[in-house]
Amino acid sequence: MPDPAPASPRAHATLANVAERAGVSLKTASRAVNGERHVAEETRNRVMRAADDLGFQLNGLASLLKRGIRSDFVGLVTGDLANPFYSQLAKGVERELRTAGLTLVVSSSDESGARERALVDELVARQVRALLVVSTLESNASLAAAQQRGIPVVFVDRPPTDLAADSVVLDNRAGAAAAVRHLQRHGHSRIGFIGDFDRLPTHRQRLDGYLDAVEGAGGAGGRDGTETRMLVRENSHDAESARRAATELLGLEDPPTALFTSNNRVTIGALSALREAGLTTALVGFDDFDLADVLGVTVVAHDPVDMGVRAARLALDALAERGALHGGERPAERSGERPGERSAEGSTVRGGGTASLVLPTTLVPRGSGEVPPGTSWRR
Amino acid sequence: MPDPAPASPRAHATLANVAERAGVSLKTASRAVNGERHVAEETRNRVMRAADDLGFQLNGLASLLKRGIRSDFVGLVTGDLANPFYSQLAKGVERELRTAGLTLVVSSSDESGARERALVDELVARQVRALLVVSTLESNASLAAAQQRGIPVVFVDRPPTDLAADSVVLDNRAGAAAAVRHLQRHGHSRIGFIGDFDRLPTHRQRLDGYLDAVEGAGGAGGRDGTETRMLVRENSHDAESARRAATELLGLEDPPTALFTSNNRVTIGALSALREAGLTTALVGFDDFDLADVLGVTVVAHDPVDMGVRAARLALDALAERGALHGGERPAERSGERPGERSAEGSTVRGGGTASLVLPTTLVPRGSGEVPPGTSWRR
DNA sequence: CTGAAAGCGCTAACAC
DNA sequence: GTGTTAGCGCTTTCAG
Repeated sequence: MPDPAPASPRAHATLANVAERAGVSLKTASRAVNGERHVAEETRNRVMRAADDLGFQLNGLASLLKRGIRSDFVGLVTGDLANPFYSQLAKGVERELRTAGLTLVVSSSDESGARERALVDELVARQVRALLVVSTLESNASLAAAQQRGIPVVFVDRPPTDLAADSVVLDNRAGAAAAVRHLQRHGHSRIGFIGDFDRLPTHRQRLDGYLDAVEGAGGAGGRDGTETRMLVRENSHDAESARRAATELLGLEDPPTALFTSNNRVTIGALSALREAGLTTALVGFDDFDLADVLGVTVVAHDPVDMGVRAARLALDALAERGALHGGERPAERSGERPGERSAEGSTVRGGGTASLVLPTTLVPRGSGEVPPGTSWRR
Repeated sequence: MPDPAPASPRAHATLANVAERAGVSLKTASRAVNGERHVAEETRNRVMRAADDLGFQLNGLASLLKRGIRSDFVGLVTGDLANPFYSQLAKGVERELRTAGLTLVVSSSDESGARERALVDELVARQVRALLVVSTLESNASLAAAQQRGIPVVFVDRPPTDLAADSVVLDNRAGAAAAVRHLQRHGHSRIGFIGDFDRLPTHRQRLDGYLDAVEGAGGAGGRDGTETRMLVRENSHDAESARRAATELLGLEDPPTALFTSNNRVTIGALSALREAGLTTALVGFDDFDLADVLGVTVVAHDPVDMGVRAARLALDALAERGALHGGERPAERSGERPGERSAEGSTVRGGGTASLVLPTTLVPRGSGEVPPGTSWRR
């Protein structure tokens, strides 16, 4: 350490400081630090040393600002990261975004509309390039505003209500109906339904699928039938409340011989109730989950990671369309999936400039859904 | 463009544009848009309308730059978001960060050292304020660099190797030993161990705990005993390879009468193997998991969400210490947990300016760990 | 290969 | 209440 003072520990060093210390111009320092060419090896070393001495760190904000880039972040708002469905979704989104050099920012709304609104506003203020949302809102004012500000918005898992925006959702109705028909095929006619918040579109669609199947079988007096109503329980958002709902159903005078549980947490709650009651009532659940195979639980499966990938791709497409993708962001390849096309799985419908992807589900028989009434499926 | 034209759809409108359109100065427009006081109601409305017309969106980057703030993001690098342990961790981190007005950026290293390094570098370039890492690296050069750049680094779940940094880890050794002793107390002396990658410190510590207990019981020739070695399987990072390892152990001439599985995925794999083999070998797993209660699986439990909260708090503390926390970022309250203190759970050791939190685990008996050799724990 | 000047979009001081 | 003047830290012309 000859002349140059040890280093200023506090104050954030700027490129100007580095340049001065290295005895070069600002621009040269910039070139060196950014690894550009046309810098003499020796000069570069001198600059780098100065940078290290000062604990210099390039201010990416200033850099982006100057280059006219707003940010490289994409926001994802989900209900609760601890729910495997959401975390798998996040994984898929992250993976796909990264191929385009973008970075994922996550936040949980805890299924609160107010929180969701706040998060969206905050993300917009933070300059996210696109927004992926598992929306819990009936009205999407904040999102509409974001859209108007030129930020692509993609609805995941739940469709937009009063907004024209890209979306990726499951074929909930068909999946649920398939599950119920499967049970019917195995001799069940009194099938209980346990579902999430009744305001959620996914829930409503799954309930509709359930009703489709029940009605189709001429069962229980149709959609308004009191008998059917008796077997339907809604608003179980966590395993615990689902457990209670299941216990209630199983305790009826004339209990259902089978259960259709409308999502992963509900399924877990119902399994817990069955165990407590010492019952082995037939069961099919929506969403696959860890240990479903070990337990032998039949489910309506789908791939949340893939869903995330597709949602992210939609956002990237939208960004590409408005020419908002910079370097390293695969521009060509992107044009593969175009309006009106039909991908290997699911169908894309593009209308008014927005794409709606509907992903199919698969029924995976594992035992719990293939037993006739009064039979045990546990090993 | 004479009078207010419809609105320029493309070009990103700047505050200057808005000001011009509203016929006010730049500063006034700024004040209006930012909701500051001292702006006439009428003026404000005029500005807001102009902003809406132009689809104006405040450039947060420029705003931050001007205010001398580098960003409001904190990075979290984990192995795989789809692993419930990591996603619960992320949930805790996000929750705590939000109390300080900071936003979480997540990224998955897929347990690859190279990827981790790249992610860290990228996050640093993106100006994150702090970095939380579940590091898969033996050497932490990138992280050291980040630290030197003034970015607080917190190691989560796995301690730093050659770096002085804050950390939050579990008491793996004690937890594992407790699990094994629990099995011993119920009559088991041949206890199998199935673990993750042998390079992971968590794995090594859990193995050490296992060996502590086995040795303590004078069992199997100690740490180097061939008999013990026979019952130890390492490098099962996913459920599938754990299933294979378990199958192998159970197929030994003289199979173990109990299994200690060293993390959630391993436990799931082992359960799968047990089911396939039609066995009900006693078992205790490290990490709690959904359905463990339904299945009656005894586990060494801990709270990943809490771990995330604590890790985030450590980062916030570090930020506060260097006076790097702005408005809305609870400065006072923060000073509660100080060096050398002992919190309700776990102990904090502060040395050389870094804090090391070691969180305790709890053994939760649910049946699978409380049966003597040769007995079934399944209902 | 290197440098001087200009300015990205915004906000903080101070005027008025 | 409102406007004017600087300048955050960096990169980009365009000269040397």
